[in-house]
Parts: sequence; structure tokens; C-alpha cells
Amino acid sequence: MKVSATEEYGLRCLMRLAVAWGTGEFMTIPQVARLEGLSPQHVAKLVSILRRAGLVRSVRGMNGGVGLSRSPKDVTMTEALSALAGTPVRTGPCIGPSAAGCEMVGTCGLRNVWCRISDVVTGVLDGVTLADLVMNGRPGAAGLQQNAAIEPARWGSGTRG
Amino acid sequence: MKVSATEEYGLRCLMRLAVAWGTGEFMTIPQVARLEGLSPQHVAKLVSILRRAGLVRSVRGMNGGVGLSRSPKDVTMTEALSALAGTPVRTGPCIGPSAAGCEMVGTCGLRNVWCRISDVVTGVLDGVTLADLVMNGRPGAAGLQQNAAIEPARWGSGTRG
DNA sequence: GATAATCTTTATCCTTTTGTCAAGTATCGC
DNA sequence: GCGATACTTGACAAAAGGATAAAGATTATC
Repeated sequence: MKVSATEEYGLRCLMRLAVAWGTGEFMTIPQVARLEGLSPQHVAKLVSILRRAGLVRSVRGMNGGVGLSRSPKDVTMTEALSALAGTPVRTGPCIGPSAAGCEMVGTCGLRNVWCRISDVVTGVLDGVTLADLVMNGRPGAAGLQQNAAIEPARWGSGTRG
Repeated sequence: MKVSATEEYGLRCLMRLAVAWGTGEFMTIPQVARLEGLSPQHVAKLVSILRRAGLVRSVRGMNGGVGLSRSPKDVTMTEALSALAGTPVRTGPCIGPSAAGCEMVGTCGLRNVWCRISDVVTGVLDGVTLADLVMNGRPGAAGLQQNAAIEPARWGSGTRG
């Protein structure tokens, strides 16, 4: 069971935008890329996925940028992962060639476990918002804000969207 | 977050062997392959992983076969998935190129969530044995035994290992 | 000892996932 | 309008994971 790179990096980008939401609102893709150590094109691809899912808004042209389309407090990890991977937890029950011939549908013990796991994981993810991620449930979030300040958004005073 | 094919099929093979443990003890790789709709070579590879991990025992030569090395009641899904994938849950916290430059180690909200998820998933997996998987927690396991009877093990009377 | 049945191992191919490149489109400021 | 800045998109390359093929090693039976 594994978290894909797209999920991990996509969430990290969302966290950066969540920090920016509290400071200068929008960031540019190169800024996010630099902070995360990724190429701008890579971040652009992740952002485009998130934009199509409605989690991120973008403004093209000079002084453009990307930002969350709503408050970090209103975006759960379940939503974020669903956007990035289609569904937060992709388990069997019957993947691959044996699916068609699986004579155990409905009574499959393995399937039952996958369902339980999906439930408990979704339970955790539902309870965590982007705001929680950034605040980390404790005052340590100051460290995050510091990082954001390295490359402050330039449009802090503008109203956007 | 996703369960890999190796994990899914590996567990299914273990379930077949768990059923055989209660009937004729050992099965051949082609038998397991036929029941699961996989190629014998593919099953052989999965079995070899499980064998190296100590979960499966094999006997070469004529009348050989593969079987669990201990009772299905003593093998948890945590063990099985650890054998098949190195660790039951592979999440970040810091995967890929941004790992080295991650300035948030220790205070990373995302990492904390991954840890919580790993904990709850492991909690479920620890509580499920191969015997539970096969019995499905209810009397329906009869269906499984029927399937096993399609290709019964031939060495039911022999003592092995 | 020869043969057939069976597991073992290595190499190879295919598919999916990741990541990059390059061309395109939109906006602002002059 | 022109150029600089930024996002958008589709094609492509690299890497990882999944599946197959083929040759090898081992054992029971005759």
C-alpha cells in the first residue's frame, strides 16, 4: 500500500497555497516549484489537475498566479486526494485478470478487509483540512510562514477572482 | 493511495494455501495459478518472495509443492504485506527529490497524517490473520473449500517438511 | 540411471507512472 | 501593438512495476 508521488507532491503544493492564502493569497508556479524543489513544469501539471478539480484557481498573464479557490479550512484531504488520484484509497477488491473469474464476489474476505481499511483511512482524511496540515495542530506553524516569507507573494494588496 | 497488484495477488495466493492447510496441506504452483487465473510463472515469482520471507515452504522435485510454513491463524496481514511490499504502508513523508531539501522534518503536518494513517491501517491489518481472511468471519468459508476441491491436493496423507 | 514432475532463477518484454520539453494562449505595462 | 510574464496543453522520455519466457536444479518413480 503506497502513496504515489503525485499525491504527495500535489498535497505539498496545496499546503504552500494554503500558507499563501493567509499571507499574500496567490503564488506563481515557479515560486511553488522552487520551495518544493520541483521543476516548474511538474508543478504546473499538478496544479492543472487541482484546477480542473476546482480546488485551485489560476490567473493567466503578467502578475498572474495560482491560489486556493476556497479557504484551507474548507478543503479536506479526502477531497484533495480524490482530485489527485481519482479516489483517496484504491484497493482491490478484484484487480487484474482474475477479476472476471472471481467466484468469491460478495463473500471475499480480502475484499472485506480492503473495505475496512478504506473506511478507517477515509475517516482520518475526512478529519484533516489543508488548514490543519499547515498548522500541524500546534503553534509550530510559524516555521511554515517563515518559509513562505522567503518568496513573498507580490499581490498581497490586490483583490483577485 | 493504492494497493499494488503484487500485494493483492500475493495475498490471494496465501489465501489458497491457507485453505489447503486445512485440507491437503500442499499445493502445486500450477494449481494455485489456475485457481487465481494467473500464469504459473507469475505465481512462482510471488511464491518465491513469500518463501524468502519465511511465510511459505516449498518442496522441489516430483510430488513437490508449496504450502504455508505455519498455521494460517499465526500469519497476520501485516506480516504478509510486509513480505510482499517491504512495509504494509508506504507513505511519504519525504519522497523524491524534495526530500533532501525538506526543511519541515519533525514539524511536517503531512508527515503526521501519514503516520496516523499508517497506524490505523496497521491496526486493522494486525487484527486479521490468513485464517480470518479465508473464514471471512462467518460460515461462508464452505464456498472456498468447494473451490479447493476442484483441484484437490494429492499429498493429503503424506507428512511433509 | 533415465524420465517426468516440480520448484528456482535470470533475462526480457509490456504497461503504468513520473517527469521533461516545447509550443501555445492570455494578460499587463509600456 | 509589442514584449515580458505566466499559465495551458500535448507529446515525449525515463523509471518503476507487473508479467512472461526460457533454461536450470531437484526429487520420486520406474
